[in-house]
Amino acid sequence: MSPRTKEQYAKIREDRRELILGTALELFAKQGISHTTIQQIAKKAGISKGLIYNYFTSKEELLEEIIKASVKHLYAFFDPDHDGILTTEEMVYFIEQQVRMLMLNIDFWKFLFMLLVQPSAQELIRRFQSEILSSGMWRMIATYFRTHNFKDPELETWFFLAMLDGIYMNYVFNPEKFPIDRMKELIIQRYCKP
Amino acid sequence: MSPRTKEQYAKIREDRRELILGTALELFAKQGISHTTIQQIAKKAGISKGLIYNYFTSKEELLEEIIKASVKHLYAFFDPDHDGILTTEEMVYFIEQQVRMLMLNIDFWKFLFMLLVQPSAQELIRRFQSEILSSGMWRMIATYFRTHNFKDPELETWFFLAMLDGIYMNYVFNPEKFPIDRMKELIIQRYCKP
Amino acid sequence: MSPRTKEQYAKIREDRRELILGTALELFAKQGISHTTIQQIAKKAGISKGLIYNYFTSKEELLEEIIKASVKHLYAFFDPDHDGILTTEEMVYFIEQQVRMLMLNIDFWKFLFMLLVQPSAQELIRRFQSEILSSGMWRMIATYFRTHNFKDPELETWFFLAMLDGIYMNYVFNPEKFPIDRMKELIIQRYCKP
Amino acid sequence: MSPRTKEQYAKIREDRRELILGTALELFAKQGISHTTIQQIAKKAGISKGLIYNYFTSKEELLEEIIKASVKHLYAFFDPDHDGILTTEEMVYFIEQQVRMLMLNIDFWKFLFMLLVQPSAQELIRRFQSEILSSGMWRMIATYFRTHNFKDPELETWFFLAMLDGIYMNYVFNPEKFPIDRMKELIIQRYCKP
DNA sequence: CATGAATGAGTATTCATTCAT
DNA sequence: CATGAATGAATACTCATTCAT
Repeated sequence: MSPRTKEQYAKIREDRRELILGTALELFAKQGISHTTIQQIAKKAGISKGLIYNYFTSKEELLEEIIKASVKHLYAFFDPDHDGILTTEEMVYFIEQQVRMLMLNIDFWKFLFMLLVQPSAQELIRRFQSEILSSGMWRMIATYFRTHNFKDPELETWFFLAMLDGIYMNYVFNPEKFPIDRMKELIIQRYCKP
Repeated sequence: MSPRTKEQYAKIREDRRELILGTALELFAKQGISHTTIQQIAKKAGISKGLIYNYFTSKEELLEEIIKASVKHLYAFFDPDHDGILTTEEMVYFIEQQVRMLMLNIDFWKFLFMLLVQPSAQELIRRFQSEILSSGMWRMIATYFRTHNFKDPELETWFFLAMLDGIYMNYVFNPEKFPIDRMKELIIQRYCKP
Repeated sequence: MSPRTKEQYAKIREDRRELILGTALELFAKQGISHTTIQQIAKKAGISKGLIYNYFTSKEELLEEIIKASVKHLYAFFDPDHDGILTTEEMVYFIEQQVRMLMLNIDFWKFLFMLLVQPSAQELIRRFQSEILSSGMWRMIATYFRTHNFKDPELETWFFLAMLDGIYMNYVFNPEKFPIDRMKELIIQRYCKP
Repeated sequence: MSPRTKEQYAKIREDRRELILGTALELFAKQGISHTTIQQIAKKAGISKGLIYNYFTSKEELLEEIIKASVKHLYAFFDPDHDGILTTEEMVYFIEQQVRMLMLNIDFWKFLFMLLVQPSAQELIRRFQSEILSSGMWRMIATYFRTHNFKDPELETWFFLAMLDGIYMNYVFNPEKFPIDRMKELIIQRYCKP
């Protein structure tokens, strides 16, 4: 008879929020952002249309929140606890970790590529891009190449990251055919055992 | 003011068709496919909405025709007239040519990436992908690697093409910052002057 | 912490009821009736949405109850305790009282004008209008004019009340500029000191 | 077979525009602004929902255009071609004209009162109010009272206009009972034959 | 051939109201 | 008594497509 406690409500809200974000990500990745309707998200999540608006003010905001969550997710992928300087072993681990996460999060990566290509989200992307990727990851890789005597470390970093993008993209949009495991070995071979 | 000949009419039709295709490609690349309306295409092309339906039965068909034209275009990029076997010099030329065409056709490449990511166009893509890329280009590159004694030519081909994708993508969506010219030199260095 | 008595409960209910009615009136006046949501009323009153439905079965009923309370309020404004016949002095007092109440209850009057204009509330209005205005006030004023030898007392009454409406309206929707005090003097001058 | 001429299209557009504006005004006046749906306007006008958006970008804009047209309309009511100075005769004519237009345009006036009361339109109102009413009409009336030796011409103007508002309002919302004709005579008597 | 007015199915969004706790 | 999550009907608005001229 008495109302739920604040904690119970908070739990419900958090759970629902996660559910909606997850369902939306999945459908966005599978069908494209503008081809996914709020209705579909609601149906797939087993809730009503209206409820989504109880958690997000608009489809736009829902998208932004997915991006935010994605960036967080992405951030958690690399440089968890060390100083930003990669040893050779750590580089190996980094690459293996990247590929592992790639394989586990195909939807997520599909979504990220989609976003990159979505002109309407370009601005958002750019914001996060410079904030996250450019700073942490970029610097880390560049330092690795510098300390490992690559000829032009900065250019090598551009190359390395672009190459990774290409491989991710090929895998994500052609997962059955693309030889991701052998590719991983090739990359490790080439960058960690010169 | 004599009535036009059949040939003149055909020419007019063909010109209009090209105009519509080109305008649509441009807008698709700039704004995304589903964010571009028939209205906008018509306005930018300086014609009426109705006329577009005189040339294409639907937006869907318009899209398909752009894809077909794009594939043709893509096809024209490489190996125009030789036997499908690349010498080292030809590989250099190939790479330079690719980059040149990339820089001249940013809209076109943006559109291609968009398409790749657009789930609704996925099957179209797949059809052309296996038809074109797999056959001509793939084989040509693979042969190059085989004849130049790369360790695992097939894997190297996957790598090479994925890497190119990544570089194209990075350039197309970040053309001011991405060092495309130095990147070209790096690739030539690495693949043609081992 | 002994359980509350029935009277205490009744008091609480009555207070809550007043709170809701007052808050709703305020918001209705400020934002318009259909632009005010139950949510907003609840928030401003510091209670939950659901609770409002514990006191009123619908927004519609809430509105009706506000109208009823308003009419009561309106009723209390004039002729508190005398016989319905106005002396000149009482007329002065009546006018002064009216203006005083107007200035103290801008929200209330705004709401009344809103209601008058709201077609959905029209029938409610009409009911109360004939019930209240027509009877008590109308007759009182008409009698005043008759006993003070105005030429056409009935027409004068219509005029007088319409004029008051106009002045109220102008003041309520333009309170900074409208010279309500001087207007009051003018009216008194004109109707009580001929 | 050939398309319509520019003029034909312009005519169609103008006609449709008028039709939509008129229908909307009528329904707004009858049902209230927020209780009138685009659907209803379309149905009553005998056209489709979508067409309305071919002429107005939003319900909001439709409302604004009605207001603009209304203000124009209102403007045309008084002082068409003279110098802004009213003789007694002209004042009589002005009052008669006002009442005549009032009776012919009940919907229009209902709509104006609605607007006055609609908080969301307040800003728009204020803009036009100072622009039109304050300038032309206000000055004209004030001058009349000054030149006819009324004691406090400015206050008298406020009074006169507020009184007119009240009378209009009473007539518009109670047209069967309110004695508008006799009221007109009373006003003329009082202000033109002192 | 060409035009743009017109349609209507589809989508995002709002909000009164219900109900489990 | 009280809470706020949940529902769904209602509504504004978009846009591919049709068609009379």
